[in-house]
Amino acid sequence: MRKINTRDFHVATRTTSREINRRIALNLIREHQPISRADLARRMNVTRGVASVLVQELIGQGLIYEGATGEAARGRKPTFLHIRTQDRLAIAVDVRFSKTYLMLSDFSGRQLSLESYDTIFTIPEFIRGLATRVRRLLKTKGIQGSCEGIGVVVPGMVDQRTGRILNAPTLGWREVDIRDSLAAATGLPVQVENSGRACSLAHLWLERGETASAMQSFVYVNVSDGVGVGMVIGGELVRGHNHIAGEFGHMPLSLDGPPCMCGMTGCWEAYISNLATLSRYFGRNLSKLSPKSPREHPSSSFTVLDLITRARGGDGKATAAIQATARFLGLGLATIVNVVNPDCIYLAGEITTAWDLIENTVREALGERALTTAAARTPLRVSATHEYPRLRGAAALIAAPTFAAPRVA
Amino acid sequence: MRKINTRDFHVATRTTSREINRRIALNLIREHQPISRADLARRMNVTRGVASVLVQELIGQGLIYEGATGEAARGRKPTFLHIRTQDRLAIAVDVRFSKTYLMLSDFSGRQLSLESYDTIFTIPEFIRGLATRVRRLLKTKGIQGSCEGIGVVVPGMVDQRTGRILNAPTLGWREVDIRDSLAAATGLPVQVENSGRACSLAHLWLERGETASAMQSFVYVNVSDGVGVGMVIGGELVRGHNHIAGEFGHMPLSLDGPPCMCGMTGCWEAYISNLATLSRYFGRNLSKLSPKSPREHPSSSFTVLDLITRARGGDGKATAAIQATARFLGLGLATIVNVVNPDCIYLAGEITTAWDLIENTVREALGERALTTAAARTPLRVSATHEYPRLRGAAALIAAPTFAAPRVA
DNA sequence: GGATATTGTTCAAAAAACGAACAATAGATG
DNA sequence: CATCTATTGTTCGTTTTTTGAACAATATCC
Repeated sequence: MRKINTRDFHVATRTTSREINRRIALNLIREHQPISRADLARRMNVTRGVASVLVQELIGQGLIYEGATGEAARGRKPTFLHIRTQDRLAIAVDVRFSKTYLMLSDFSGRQLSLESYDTIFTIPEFIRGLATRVRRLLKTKGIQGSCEGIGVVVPGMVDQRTGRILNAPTLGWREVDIRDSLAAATGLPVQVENSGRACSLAHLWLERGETASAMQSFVYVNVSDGVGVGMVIGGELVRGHNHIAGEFGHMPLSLDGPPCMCGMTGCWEAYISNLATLSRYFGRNLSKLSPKSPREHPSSSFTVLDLITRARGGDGKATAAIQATARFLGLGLATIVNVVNPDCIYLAGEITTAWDLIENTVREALGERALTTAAARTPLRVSATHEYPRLRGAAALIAAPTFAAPRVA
Repeated sequence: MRKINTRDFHVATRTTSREINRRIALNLIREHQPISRADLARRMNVTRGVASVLVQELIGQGLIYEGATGEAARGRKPTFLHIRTQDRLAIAVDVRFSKTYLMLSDFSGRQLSLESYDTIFTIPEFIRGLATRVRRLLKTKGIQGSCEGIGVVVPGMVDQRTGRILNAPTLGWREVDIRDSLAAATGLPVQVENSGRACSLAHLWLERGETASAMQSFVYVNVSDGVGVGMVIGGELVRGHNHIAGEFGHMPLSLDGPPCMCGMTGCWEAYISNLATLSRYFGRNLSKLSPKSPREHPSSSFTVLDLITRARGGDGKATAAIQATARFLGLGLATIVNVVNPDCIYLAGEITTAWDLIENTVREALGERALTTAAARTPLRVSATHEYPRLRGAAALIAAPTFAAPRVA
C-alpha cells in the first residue's frame, strides 16, 4: 500500500507494460535459467505468444541468449534461454586507506582480474592514476566495448544520486566529486557508493540461490574497523534524506559508554569494532588514538584474526574479549530486529570467522532484548565468504540497473 | 532501484497502464482540487484526450465529480473536478483500556459522529457489542450503503495482513482474530492495525497541505503511556517480517538504565513515557507497578498535563522532570535520524503540549548525537492537533486503498 | 466582428496483451 | 509404419490503450 508521490510520479506510456513485463521475464530467466519460453510463460501466467515476443526483445537487447535444446518427455524440445552475464563487464574499485583495489568483474560478480596499489589521497592525482589503470586494463584485456561502467566504493558518506563524496574521514576527503571527473577521464559511466552499503547491494543483486533471492528485506552488518550497515527494505536499499540511513553503528548501547571514533560515547561501534575487541584484550583503549589522526593507519600488526587464533588455542583472555564483543553484537542486533524487523540479517567482518565460537552468545543476547520470540529467531547468516564483498558491491552498482524494476506510478 | 521479487510479482495486463494513470490522476485531483481536465493533463504530461478519458472513468467509478465552472482569463471556462469524499464513509474504532471509541468518518478523515463506551474484554461479547453499535449507527444515520468498511486500532501487536491481534497486553488479548468475526457480524470489510502505526497512516493518507504531502519518508513518534512509533519509508508503512518494525520504544539508551514495562532495562520508553516523567517528578518508580497487573489502569489522577501546568506555573521540580524527558527524547530521536534518516519526524503525545518549553532541549540533544549537521536539522513537527489521531488512522485503513499506487512489477 | 486563446471531444494510428489457431517436433500406440 | 498425443514456439485477428492532431465550443482582446 504505497502512496503515490504527487511530486515525482511516472505516468504509464504505451511502452510501459512491455517494459514491466520484459523486466519480469529477465529476472525469471535469471533465477531459473536454463528455462524455455513455454516455462517462462507459465511462470508469468501469460500466453506463450507474449513470452515469445518478450524473449525476442530481450535477445535483441543482448540481455539473454538461446542456448542448447533441452530434453522433454514428449513433444517438441524446448530451446533454453540464458542470461548474458559472462561478456558484460564492470570495473569495480574499492578505495581503502592502505590500498586501492581494482577488479574486472562480469555481471554475475565473477572476478576476472584484480590489482591493487597504494591509495593516492589527492583527488586529481587519484583520478588520473585510476583512469590510467582503467584504460590499461581495458586495453590489455581487449574488452573496450563490453565494459559498461565503473563502480567505486569508499569508506565514507556518499550522495549516490550526484556521485559526491560528502565525508570520508579515513581518506581525508570532504565534499569532493569523483564521479564526473572519473567519467570524463575514462569515458565510462561511474557510480559511487559507501562501502558498507555496497556490500548489501552485492547481496541484493548478485547473490544467487533459493534463500538469498527470497530475502526482500534484510540488514547487512559488516564489523571491521568501524561498523558498516546496509538496510534493504522491500528489495530496495534505504539511503535516507541526508544519505546516512542505516547508521546503526552509532546508536548508543549505553549513553555513558566507551568513547567512539565519531566523538560520541557508548556507540554500538565502540563496543564491537575490531579496535574495541582488541582494546578489551589489551586492557587499554586503542581507539582513542584514531580520531585525532584519521589517516594514521592502525598498523598494529596484531589483528582480531590473531586474537581469534589465540582464543582457539585456549587463551582465556582472548576468549573473554571475543565473547564480550559477541554479547554486545547480539544486543545491538536486537535493536535492528525490533526496529527494522528484517527477514534476515547478514554478518560480515573478521569476527565472523569465529562464528562457531560466538553464535550462541550472539543469539542469547539477541533473545534478551528482542521483543518477541519470533523476532528473536530472525536468521543470522554469516555472509557467504566471497573474497571481496566490497568489490562485488561496486560491480553491483553497474549491473543492478539492468535488472531493477522500472519506476512506475 | 528496486529488485523485482520473483516470488511475488505482478505482470502488466492490458488494463494496467490505465489503472496506473487513473490512480495518478486521482491523486493529482485530490491534491490540487479544484482542477480542470486541461490542467490535469498538463500536470500529468499527457494529452487532454487521455485526461478526459481518465476523468470520465473516475467519474464512472464515483471517485470524483464535476463541480462549478471556473474562471479563465480568456477562452473556454474550465469545469472543475473534485474528489468525492464527503459521502464516502468509514467507521473508525479505537479500543483502549478504559473506553472503546466509535467514530463515523468520511474519507477525508472528517468526524461525523463519535461515541464511546466501556471496553469489553471478552472477545465474543466485544464483537457482539461492537457490531450492534455499528448497525445502530448506520441505521440512525441512514447511510447503510455508503459505509465502506470498519477500521479498528488496538494498543498491541497486529498482523495487519490476516487481521489477527498477536498480543495486546493492555487488553489482555493474545492471538485472537477480530477481523473475520466482526466482518461476519456487520457485513462490512474490517481492517485491524496497531494504534501507533495507525497514527502514521493518518498522517500519510489524510493529512493535506504542501508540507505534509511532500513527506514520503517520515517517522511518527507518539509518547504517552508507552512510545508508539510508525515508520513510513518511500510512502509506505514498514511493518516488518514479524509485524514489529518501528519499535524504537525499546531500543536501549543505556543497557543498565531504568526498568521498562516490557521487562527489559534502559529502553527509550523507560526514559520518556508519561510514567517515566511522572516518576522523575515524584522521585519514585511508578512504572514498576504496571507489568504485574497490565489491566490495572494507571488511574493516578495526576497526569503529565498537570505536570506541565505546574512547570508553567514556576514549579522548578516539574520543569526539571520535563526537561530531563525532553533531553532523552532528543537523544532517542538522534538514533531514529541516524538509522532511518527520514524527511521529517512527527511528534505526538501529552508532552508535546509543552513543545515551546522543550523544543530547544530536544533539538540540542538531537544535535549531540546526530551524525551530520544536516541530519541534526531534520524537521521535528508536533503532529497537527487533531482531536483523535488514532481514530483518523483507523479511518485511513479503509480510505487508503482507494488512493494507493497499484502493485506493479 | 475577426483574431486569439483556452477547454474539452473526437478520431485515426501505433503499441500492447489476449486468445485461438497453427506449424514443428518427437515420443507413444496399435 | 502410420497415427495419435503432447509439447514448444509462432502467427494473426481482436481488444485496449496511449499518441498526436484535428475540431468544436467558449470567451476575451483589439
